[in-house]
Amino acid sequence: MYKWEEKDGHIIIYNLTNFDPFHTFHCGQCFRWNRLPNGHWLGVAYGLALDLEWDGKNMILYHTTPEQFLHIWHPYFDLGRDYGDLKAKLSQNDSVMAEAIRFGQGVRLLKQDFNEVAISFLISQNNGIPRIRKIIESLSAAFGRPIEHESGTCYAFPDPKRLSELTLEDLEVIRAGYRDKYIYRASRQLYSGEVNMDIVLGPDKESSRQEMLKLFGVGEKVADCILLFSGARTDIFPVDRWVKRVMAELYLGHEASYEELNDFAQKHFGGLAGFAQQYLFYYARENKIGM
DNA sequence: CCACAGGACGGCT
DNA sequence: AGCCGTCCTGTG
Repeated sequence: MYKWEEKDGHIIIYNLTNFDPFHTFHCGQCFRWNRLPNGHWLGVAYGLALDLEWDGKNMILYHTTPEQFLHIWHPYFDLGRDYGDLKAKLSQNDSVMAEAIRFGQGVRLLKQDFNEVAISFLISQNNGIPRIRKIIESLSAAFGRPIEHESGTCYAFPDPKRLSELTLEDLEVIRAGYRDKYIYRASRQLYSGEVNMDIVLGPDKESSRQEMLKLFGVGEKVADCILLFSGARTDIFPVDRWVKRVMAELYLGHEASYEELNDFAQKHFGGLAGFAQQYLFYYARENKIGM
């Protein structure tokens, strides 16, 4: 599908299609990528900091080894998936989706760390993106492992053990508001293994969701975000205000409940519902659909 | 000063 | 099962 090589300590992926970091980092799935003054992107994931350059055709991952690329970044950027095929299937007999895909052609579904996604989306509730990013950054800076990088010190997202040791008092510095109690309890639940990952990753969607709902502070919407953005499932359709609006305006013609939208998505998009959600979110938010 | 933001909890009916 | 007041904090 594409060729890659290691060169001077960097990894270069040539002629990568169906990718654009701006699209991928702005479709609501991640919070820890920033644009650098030189146009590169700096992100933190899986305890690593990554300097990424995109020239519209090739992707350069600076200071990365082939091992790291194959074990972490290849799955992270979902490079093994045929997005051309997936787009064709979603676009068939659906002019709305075809347009959304044309607009966000570079969206990819990132495979992110389960615990990080769980805590991050728990924080996201009733909050805007800038504040979500701020809180996650504070949490990492205060309790995560420092990662030295030429553009400054980055901080890894704290691991489950570290999170489970934090007191409510410790958490005050991140200014999460009432969500600190959710972080406190959910972290302990995650570290203790209360969430059965065999069920989460199992074949039955409803069982996966029920398993996520065990976490204190996690409701229907956040449960779906965690399942989709950790790569546990792709047949999930999280509905936030943007998706709600774009569905009402371009598909249904009326405001619909979470359940109705999920039923529609399952029938209409099937196992690709998660990708459909990402294209629709990006399309709706960038074009301010419904505002 | 008030409304509301990429929701969820807990108590009520 | 469904409704609704309440929850921290920042921004407009």
